[in-house]
Amino acid sequence: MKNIVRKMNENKTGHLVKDHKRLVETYPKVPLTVDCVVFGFEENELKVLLIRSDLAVFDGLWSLLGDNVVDNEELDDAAYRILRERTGMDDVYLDQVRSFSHPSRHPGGRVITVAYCSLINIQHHHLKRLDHELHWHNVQSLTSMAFDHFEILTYCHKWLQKRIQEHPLGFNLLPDKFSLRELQNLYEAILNLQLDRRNFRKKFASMGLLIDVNEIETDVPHRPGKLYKFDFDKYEKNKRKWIGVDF
Amino acid sequence: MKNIVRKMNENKTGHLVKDHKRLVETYPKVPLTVDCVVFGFEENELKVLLIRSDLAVFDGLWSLLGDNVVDNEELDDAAYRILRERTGMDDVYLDQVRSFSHPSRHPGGRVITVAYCSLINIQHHHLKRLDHELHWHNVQSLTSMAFDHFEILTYCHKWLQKRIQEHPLGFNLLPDKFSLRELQNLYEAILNLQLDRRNFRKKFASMGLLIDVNEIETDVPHRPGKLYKFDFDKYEKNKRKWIGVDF
DNA sequence: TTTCGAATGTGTAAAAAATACACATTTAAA
DNA sequence: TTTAAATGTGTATTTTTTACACATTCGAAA
Repeated sequence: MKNIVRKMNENKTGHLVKDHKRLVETYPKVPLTVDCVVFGFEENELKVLLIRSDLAVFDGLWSLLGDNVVDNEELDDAAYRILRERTGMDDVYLDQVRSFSHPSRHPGGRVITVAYCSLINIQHHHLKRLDHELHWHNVQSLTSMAFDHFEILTYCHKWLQKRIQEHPLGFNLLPDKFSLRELQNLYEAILNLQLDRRNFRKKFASMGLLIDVNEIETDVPHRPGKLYKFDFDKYEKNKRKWIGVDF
Repeated sequence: MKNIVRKMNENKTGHLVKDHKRLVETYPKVPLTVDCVVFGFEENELKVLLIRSDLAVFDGLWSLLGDNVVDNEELDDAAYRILRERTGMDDVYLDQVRSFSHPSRHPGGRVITVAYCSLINIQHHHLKRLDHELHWHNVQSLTSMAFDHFEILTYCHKWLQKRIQEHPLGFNLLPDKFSLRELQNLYEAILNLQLDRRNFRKKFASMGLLIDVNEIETDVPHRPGKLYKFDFDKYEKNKRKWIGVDF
């Protein structure tokens, strides 16, 4: 089998392979999964949606939402399928982050996984079953997880920290209408640092992507802030202006 | 098979799976490959190392350096193995970029691939066989390739354009000793734009990562420039200062 | 040996972006 | 009516980025 593979690439003979279907049948195959790091934002904390592991070796530990990639399924589709199954929705922000392939990352044998990062608005999402088995966890307070999922989570968190400074992704985590304070709390939670309020507001105001909805917060025990919504349309149209290369 | 997978994740019964080896054996498997986008720099042009496709359907087209991922092999190791086989070296810059999984990306059936980006110093690398079948191509002048490799190359090129503005990766593409003009030519070739000479030099001088080797260019038909080498040690030690998070 | 062509090496001014920082205003609650 | 707490706002400073020109050095050609 390996010889055929080598022949394909080295092409020592100069012959062209005509039966490429046959060739692919000889390829070694590996189990492949997709794991979704689903971030949410609630009570001024960055949360991640986890499911309790049902492997005995990981008794009590939590794991990311994952599943096998099935025949002829694109990785993105597998990730959307997982989200749909777990949260009931798939019209959410989703991006591939990277693959993890350490041979012993799964105790049952070699399983390669592709990590995805998803951002969802917790308020919007009526999770199918949010219970003892499926739960939102504070990202900061997690210390260990099943498989290599803590490593994956840490990686995706750093990835997100970098990403939200280049793209206005944060809005995916907020309700439709939000105050600037909520927006700042979100950024502070993700980046795990304090930001200057005036400079933060100035920055977002200058982007011109906030629509003043002429409403104010209710049920706050102090002066209520104005509410805005994010101009997704304008953002889509002018992406390149703000982000440079769409990447 | 799918039911078992589902059971694992949904854990309806509350039972913990003890035989995780057995469980993984039930996972669907897919053919998985690694493709390396090997960049080089020569004659002031960004080059990519390609091999002639030996599939009849791609007669005449070129493809990236790729191979199957074999049993228990990490993706990084597979990529290094490919580099070693093709270039005779594996102590080079290498980074995973992303996976490509369109079901029809390979005419022989569904094959998922993980793309890697590698940067090598063409002068250093005495390629095993650089001939009609294995060749350096000017990136700008390529328009089509076998499989989805043109898409992968384009993606990796953009990835590199972004990456070299955040990390001093360019040095991996240059000889040990280089002039500032060569360095600038490299950046201009990768970014495909013109840079201001004084600002460019100022920027790199201020990084403090260039060691003046007290030599000058030879064989240039004009005033020769000073030669420098890159301080890899200092860079490794102070990564965080320059890059922030090591990501 | 002189001259010419071509690229090197260098600094400053202007503009833009990021940062630091304080006070009057509004609302709910006491 | 007073108090507590958070909102809303502008300017000065620093840092970073950008634009821009001329004297110098060397090789090549006359």
